[in-house]
Amino acid sequence: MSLDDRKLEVLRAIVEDYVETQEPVGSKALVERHALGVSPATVRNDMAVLEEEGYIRQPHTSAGRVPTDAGYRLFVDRLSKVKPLTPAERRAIERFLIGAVDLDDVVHRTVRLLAQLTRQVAVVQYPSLARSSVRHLELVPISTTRLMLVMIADTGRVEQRLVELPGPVPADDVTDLRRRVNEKLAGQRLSDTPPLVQGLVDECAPGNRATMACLASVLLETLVERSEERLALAGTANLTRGGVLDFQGTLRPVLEALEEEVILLKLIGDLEPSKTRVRIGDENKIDNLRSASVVSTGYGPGATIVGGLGVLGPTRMDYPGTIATVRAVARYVGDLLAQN
Amino acid sequence: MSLDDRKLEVLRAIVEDYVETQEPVGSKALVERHALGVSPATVRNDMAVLEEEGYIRQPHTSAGRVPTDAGYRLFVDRLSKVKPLTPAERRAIERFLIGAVDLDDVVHRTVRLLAQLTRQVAVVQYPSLARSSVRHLELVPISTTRLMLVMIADTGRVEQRLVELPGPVPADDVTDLRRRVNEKLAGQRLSDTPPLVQGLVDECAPGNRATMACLASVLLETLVERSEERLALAGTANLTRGGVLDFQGTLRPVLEALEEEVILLKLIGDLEPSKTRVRIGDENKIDNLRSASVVSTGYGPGATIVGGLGVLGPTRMDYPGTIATVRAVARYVGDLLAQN
DNA sequence: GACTGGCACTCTGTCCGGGGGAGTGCCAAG
DNA sequence: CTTGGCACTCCCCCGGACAGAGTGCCAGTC
Repeated sequence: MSLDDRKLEVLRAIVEDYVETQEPVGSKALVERHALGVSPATVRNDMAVLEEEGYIRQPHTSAGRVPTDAGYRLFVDRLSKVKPLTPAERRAIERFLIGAVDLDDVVHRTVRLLAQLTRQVAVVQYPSLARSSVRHLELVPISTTRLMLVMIADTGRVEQRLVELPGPVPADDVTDLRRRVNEKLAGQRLSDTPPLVQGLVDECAPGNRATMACLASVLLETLVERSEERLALAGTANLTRGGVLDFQGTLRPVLEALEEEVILLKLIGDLEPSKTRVRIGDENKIDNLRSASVVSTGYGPGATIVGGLGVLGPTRMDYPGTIATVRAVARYVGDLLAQN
Repeated sequence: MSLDDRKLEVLRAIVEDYVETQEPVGSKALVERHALGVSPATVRNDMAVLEEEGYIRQPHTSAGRVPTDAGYRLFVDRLSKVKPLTPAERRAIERFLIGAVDLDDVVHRTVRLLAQLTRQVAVVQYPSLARSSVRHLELVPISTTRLMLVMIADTGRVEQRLVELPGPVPADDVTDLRRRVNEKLAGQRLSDTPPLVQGLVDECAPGNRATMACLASVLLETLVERSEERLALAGTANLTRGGVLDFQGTLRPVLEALEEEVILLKLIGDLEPSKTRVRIGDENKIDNLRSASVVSTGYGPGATIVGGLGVLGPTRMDYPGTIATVRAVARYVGDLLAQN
């Protein structure tokens, strides 16, 4: 059975009212607030159908209706228009992001901004190493048998590792190593480096072969294998808005999920270009987050995508507004990265 | 009026029982559990005195007693012995910290470990720049008019800043700048650098004077003025243990406070050597944290201190155990840093 | 003088039953 | 297909009663 326009309109009205009031909405209140042009009785019939189809449900007999996950999904896909941001919000974004001094600063400002604008929990992934290129590799002697390896990526990320050398290496050799490593790797995408690193060892003068091998193994580990993703999180206090009503009584499972980087990455890390993804309730496939929704998108300079960002809130959230804000922030951050 | 030994013993028993059961403790239950050698009636008299003195209070008439902040304070100062860690805990600490690949990794592992062992919220401050020395400064050309400045500190911290140059600078000049900057600053404590940086500009060849001035201003900003402290946080989900009972009903204010880096720094950043500090309830001087206690201490290689760490939980916490754990973790982290 | 047993009192938490209210489902009529 | 009417269901709130826990006080004992 398909739903005619009025039933969809009723569903939209239910979602909008419920998001606003946080209370099950009944037929009478609905016609009063929305000028649907029909009587409560008619709306009741429509509601019965919507419930039959699984878009809304009653917490108990003789209560109003509440949208189900499927109801929100339909609302997001077909019934909502993206709200344009207010000029004030645009200004807020610009002001907030101007003046960031380095990548850490950009990420932290972004995540706080996002949390503040959406009044939800915000997550920002640092630019992924897997999607970055090597800008420069630096070797800093710490002692005669120890080097610090610093990799600077074009996305602004900087990774450091301590390298234990098999034996003392004179300063000149370090200079040589530095030159060779940079000649070979600078400008390369990190994902392309492993064979090049191997080449470095093969081409190396026998005297420094052992040192280079050592360096190479750390390089590989840093660049590829252990290319750990980093995250910033903000706005957890926003989970307490709406009292104990959202998240069925306890924040526990939600807070626990937010502590797991792996989970967060799964939530915001799909990174389809210029797509904003909305996951509602069970769609997250994570038990702890059954009553949470996630709005996420990728960001990056220009059209490329280097990382993800998003927000998490109760399924009962203002989707149009949140989607608009997440998109706008992602675009601004992308522009900011493009400048560097 | 001074308190005799038995009254102190009663106070200790009240604190211990309340921490364990989370319920106001009455005179009858107390004598049953603690073999005080006197009758409930006697204990009641002692309790009346303790209440008079402000160490315990009644939530309402005809309820049991609950320790006040002052009661916990007395308990911590005079009535509790530090609990030695179990061998299992020691092993857990070692296993957890072994294999950290860089400073970020050390800090993150530490904060998670601390949260897990104490079952509270854990905070770890990155080694403070103000207490670090410059190990190496690196200048990486990004374009002809842009440099990336990377500072590596002896504590393992790495800071990066983009420097916009007044005009194009050839590669040889960059090499020269790099050498001069390192000769002057490497090995210096960050707090001692400002006059040296000024000297750098004065001594510079006129041709590169403008470039150096530019670099100098970024250096100063990075090294001193904006020497931002960084933090890691974990275990917020632990706030929900004990249900809604701790934190008088809402986590809101606590979560809000935890979002403010400034507040967190104030909480864990006192850094007296080898002292573990306990702040109970109002002693935090932060309204949002009236019902929270903080146990914190400094850490660093050897006897020096480079940063703070600690945990935050309900005033009703296991002080002896928490203090022991915080101390032990700080010591292990210090040892780990000393190795690098 | 300190401790103890006994007793009356107070207050909380909980359970129970009833009334008001909101909202529904159904039906018959337009 | 829509509408007004009506009976029904279920939640929420309120007040009262009750059991339980714990106290404060007092008089008696060592």
